[in-house]
Amino acid sequence: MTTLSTASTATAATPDTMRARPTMRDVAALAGVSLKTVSRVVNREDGVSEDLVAKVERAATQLDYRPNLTASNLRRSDRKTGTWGLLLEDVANPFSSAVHRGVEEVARELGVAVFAASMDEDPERERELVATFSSRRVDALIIAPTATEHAYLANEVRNGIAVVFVDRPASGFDADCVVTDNRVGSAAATRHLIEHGHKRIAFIGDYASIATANERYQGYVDAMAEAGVQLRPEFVTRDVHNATQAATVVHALLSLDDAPTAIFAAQNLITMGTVEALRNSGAQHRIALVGFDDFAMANLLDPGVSVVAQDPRAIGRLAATLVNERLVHSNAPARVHVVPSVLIARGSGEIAPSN
Amino acid sequence: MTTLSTASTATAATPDTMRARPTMRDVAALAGVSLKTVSRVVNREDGVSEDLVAKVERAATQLDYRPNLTASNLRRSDRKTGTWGLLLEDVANPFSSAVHRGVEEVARELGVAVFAASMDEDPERERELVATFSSRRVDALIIAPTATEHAYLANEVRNGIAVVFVDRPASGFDADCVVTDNRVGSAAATRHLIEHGHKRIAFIGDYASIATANERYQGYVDAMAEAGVQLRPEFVTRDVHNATQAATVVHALLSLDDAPTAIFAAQNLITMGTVEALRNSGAQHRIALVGFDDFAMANLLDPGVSVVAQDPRAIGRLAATLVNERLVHSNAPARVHVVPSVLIARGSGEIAPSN
DNA sequence: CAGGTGTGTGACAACGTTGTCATCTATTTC
DNA sequence: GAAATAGATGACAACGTTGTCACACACCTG
Repeated sequence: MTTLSTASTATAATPDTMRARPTMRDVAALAGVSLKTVSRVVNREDGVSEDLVAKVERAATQLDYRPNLTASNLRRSDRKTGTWGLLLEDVANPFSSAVHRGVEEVARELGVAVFAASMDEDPERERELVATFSSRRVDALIIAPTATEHAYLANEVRNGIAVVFVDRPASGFDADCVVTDNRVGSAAATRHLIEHGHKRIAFIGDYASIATANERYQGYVDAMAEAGVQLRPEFVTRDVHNATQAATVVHALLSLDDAPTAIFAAQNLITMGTVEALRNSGAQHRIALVGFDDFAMANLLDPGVSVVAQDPRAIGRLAATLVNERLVHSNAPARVHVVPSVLIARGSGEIAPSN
Repeated sequence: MTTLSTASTATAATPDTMRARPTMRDVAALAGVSLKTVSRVVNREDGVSEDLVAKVERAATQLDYRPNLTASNLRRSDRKTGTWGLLLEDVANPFSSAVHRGVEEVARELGVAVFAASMDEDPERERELVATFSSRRVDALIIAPTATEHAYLANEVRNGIAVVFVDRPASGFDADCVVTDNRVGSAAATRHLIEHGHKRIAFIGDYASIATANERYQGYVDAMAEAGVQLRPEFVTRDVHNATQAATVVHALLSLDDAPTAIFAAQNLITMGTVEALRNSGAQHRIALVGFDDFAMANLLDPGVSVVAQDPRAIGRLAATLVNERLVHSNAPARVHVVPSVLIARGSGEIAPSN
């Protein structure tokens, strides 16, 4: 179903155009020096005379020689492969791929190659990937953990692999961890609405069983208390997990006698459902809205949607930096590192209360 | 600026809790068998008695033994590492990461691990990455090529690496290639507008120097000719590269005496600019619009934006499948493979002409 | 001029694994 | 009952590289 094909011109590499890959031995033979001298030139060790360096380099380029890093690593004493494994929920998900990008930026500077893979929330898949990567002798693993037990990683750490978690801390296993400041970010979002004159502010959040969702609720509570605004239970809805549910909640809120003038949507799908419901009610320019988590096109909607944005790229960069430090001196105690979120005002969060 | 840290409880792996990684020799010693027997058990070769298999497996798990794939590969005769390199424009870009996902799905089934990296349109970076991956002895490279010469890859192919291109064909080098059917997709988009009664259909496209942009223009021309609708030069704008430019073009089109009743926006940034301009003119429910390339939230806009969507995940899957075939029998001639696009109707493309 | 110092180069073993071949034991065959 | 066959196990070399050490030679120093 996916392939309609047009034949093209020339031919690809056939077996006969392929030769055995050149080794250091071949380069040495061509240059008329010993194996070890080639090794020295390739590794840029000094103490090799200029003309031999030149001869070796000429021979190497003539043969398209590429050092075999796997063989090199086998013999090397530091036993570092310059390879990391990155385990994400899904490489195609915007949050994950931004983390990936951040990790890559640091890895690139360090000359490290990164294996990336998706776990799709499947703990068994996670363990398989850890095993594969361990067999391939990655120096480090950066994991966005599934909601499961991670004690099994102790074996890998004993084997010398550095581990850092991103997005959520892992249970049953102590390691560095990089997370967004959910509580502070949510408080900032709520405070933003309060500063624009709102007192009747609704909260719509994800499952209370999710640690990060809980923290976001706490942030809302913090800001309301700080401003001396009393919480109204009828304005708080939790355990909302998708856009449709969120839309239903919003319609219910709007039909209250004393309806809220602002909404804090504590997760991006909830924000989208809220946007939809507000538009359907024609209330999008009357009810203020701040969402947690940025999403594409939020600025093209009408009004633009104000959000508290996480910085997944910074999370990736920090995780990569930590993992590298861990590899250099592995004895520091594990820490939780918090990456700040940013409030982006685009219009919806700056609407004044309507009564 | 990114780190506020809270100390956490226990300590991570200290050097003293680390031991040397167990090898087959260690497992053999513990199980009281020879090295080779362990190798046989690990590789699931048959001809080992049941009790020895059991003993070896017990010893292996007791030591947390992980086979060293790099050493194994060094010795193995087939000389395949089960590793691919994926070179994308940017791992965090939605198109790229969807390709990545597709590649991964196939790789997973084959037990292949994938190195992914971003080139950021930098040809030098591309060459560096190819060199690194070649040194790490990847079996194959899947490349979304930058606009540059790729003859240098011949060396790698001679060294036995399989190469497949995605998204665009590469110049100066002949290899399998997987692309979207830009011309057919654009014709379908244009035909869709014609079928809804439009004759005055504007085309807004990217730089004519981009091969894919050209194909999209050809598709528009095809469909117009097929319907016997004459092209009107004042309705065709090319070399538009961002949303702002597109918006300007749309405003100009709308102010024509005999303005178009429909627009085909041949690239996603152009589509977004068009959406913005139509809304600013209050014309979003009067002028029909079909875009090329899907984008997030297109369904949440008002009206929903009809698009011709590429299928980057299918592109990735097909590329991975081809690369695997290439590894199995490398002598087939190179081909260009075309992945069909899909028209998604969401409202904007189904508006009838207004006069 | 003997002895020391330094500098460039190479021989060889080893990294952890698998391919090859030899050995040993048990079983079958005439 | 001797010989052939099959099956299980292990000894050893080799994959491509680097660490260690030894050697050869030029240059000092007293």
